[in-house]
Amino acid sequence: MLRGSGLTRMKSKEDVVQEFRVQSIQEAAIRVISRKGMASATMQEIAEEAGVAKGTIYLYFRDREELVEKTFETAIGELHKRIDAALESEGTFAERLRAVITAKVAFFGQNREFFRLYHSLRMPEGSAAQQRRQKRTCQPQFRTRVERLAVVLKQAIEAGEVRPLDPKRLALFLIETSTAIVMERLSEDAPPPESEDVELIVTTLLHGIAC
Amino acid sequence: MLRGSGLTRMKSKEDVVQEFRVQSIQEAAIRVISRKGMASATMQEIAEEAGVAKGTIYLYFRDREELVEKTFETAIGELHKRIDAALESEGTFAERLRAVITAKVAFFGQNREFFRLYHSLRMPEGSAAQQRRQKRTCQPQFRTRVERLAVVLKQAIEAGEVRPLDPKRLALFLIETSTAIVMERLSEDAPPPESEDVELIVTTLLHGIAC
DNA sequence: TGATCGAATGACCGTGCGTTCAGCGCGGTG
DNA sequence: CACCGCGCTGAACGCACGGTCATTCGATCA
Repeated sequence: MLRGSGLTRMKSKEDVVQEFRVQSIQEAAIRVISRKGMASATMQEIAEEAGVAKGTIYLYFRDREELVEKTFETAIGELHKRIDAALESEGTFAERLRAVITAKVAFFGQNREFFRLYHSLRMPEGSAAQQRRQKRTCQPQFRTRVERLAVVLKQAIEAGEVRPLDPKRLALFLIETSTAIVMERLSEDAPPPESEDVELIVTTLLHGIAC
Repeated sequence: MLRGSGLTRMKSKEDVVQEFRVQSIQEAAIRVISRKGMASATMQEIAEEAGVAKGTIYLYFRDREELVEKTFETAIGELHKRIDAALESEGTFAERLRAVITAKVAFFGQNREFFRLYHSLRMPEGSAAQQRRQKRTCQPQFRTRVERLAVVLKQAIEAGEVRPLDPKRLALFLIETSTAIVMERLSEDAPPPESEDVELIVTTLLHGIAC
């Protein structure tokens, strides 16, 4: 993501400033979007939140669309890193599934307001062209995750740990199911402890798919 | 929903015209919102779609917000009627669960474009006040549905058909899970046959919660 | 220290929206 | 037939937004 240290070219002062600005603006954007929602977050308010003038944003992002896109990419990337880590941890399939779901519940819990917008990301509104554009940026990460889980599931099926079902569809099912509960938690004023919901999800799903 | 026939007061001509207008405008709103998304659906286009002038809409709805709210209320109401019907049908718990999920998958499939916005309903964006307002209109219907399912689940638990878990949370889990898959289907270009997904959901869930 | 530069600014512009309201035409009435 | 009332119209309005660019001014360098 950072510029290559490949050949000499140490990070100049300008680069540092530039990186700092980009980051501040993105962080401001996340805060404002969390407060106001995607559609009502204005460039003016994001600028104020970042402590710069509106025009300054346009020095670092082509237009509003690019700012929003890049910002979400950054934020979602972190979630996916954690899920991947959990998915590739040691242990039986059951243990790994529990790790993934625990990670997911925890991460969403830490970024409540922001992730209330998760679905508007995955199911964008707006013109057809806009939809396709947004889909291109979000879907690949998501699909990758589904496919990794599918691989793990296939192994588990071959090992006799899981009933023989279509691994890809099953992976989707598991991910969507946990996402749904996690989203529901975000809209509850006082959700039950994370561990309780994790337990409900994990045990139900394991019973549901186990041999 | 219609005015009471309680005491005489037959439907006057004006009432008929009024109802017709309200309905046309709402139907137009659904079509335009389906095409353009919630934020990009303009009053102008809704008016054109309904075959009336923009000003006419304001004779029947206070403002844009009221139009959107009432429209969604109408549309979601239909879905809930069908789910209730399935929930109260005859048969074992397993049969009723299958009926509910079949109904849900089918109904979403019939209104694909519109229900892509389902989540922006349940998790509204915009100012905090707007969020609370929208929540008040949508949540009750939803909560009612969860509670009805919880009752059925409780019976099934007492009958020994289902493992002893918190019925309310379990109801939420089942509903959210099926919603998630249904939503996923909406974003797929070529989803598998409805029956396949229904089968996956039903069997997995039943295995997951059965004694 | 004065010259130079370019990052940052914010007043400004065009656009497109929701909302209004003065007036139009048409069906009913005397 | 002349009149009236009312549902409907759509041009016009005000506003808030995204995006621009002439101007400012602190850092840098000879």
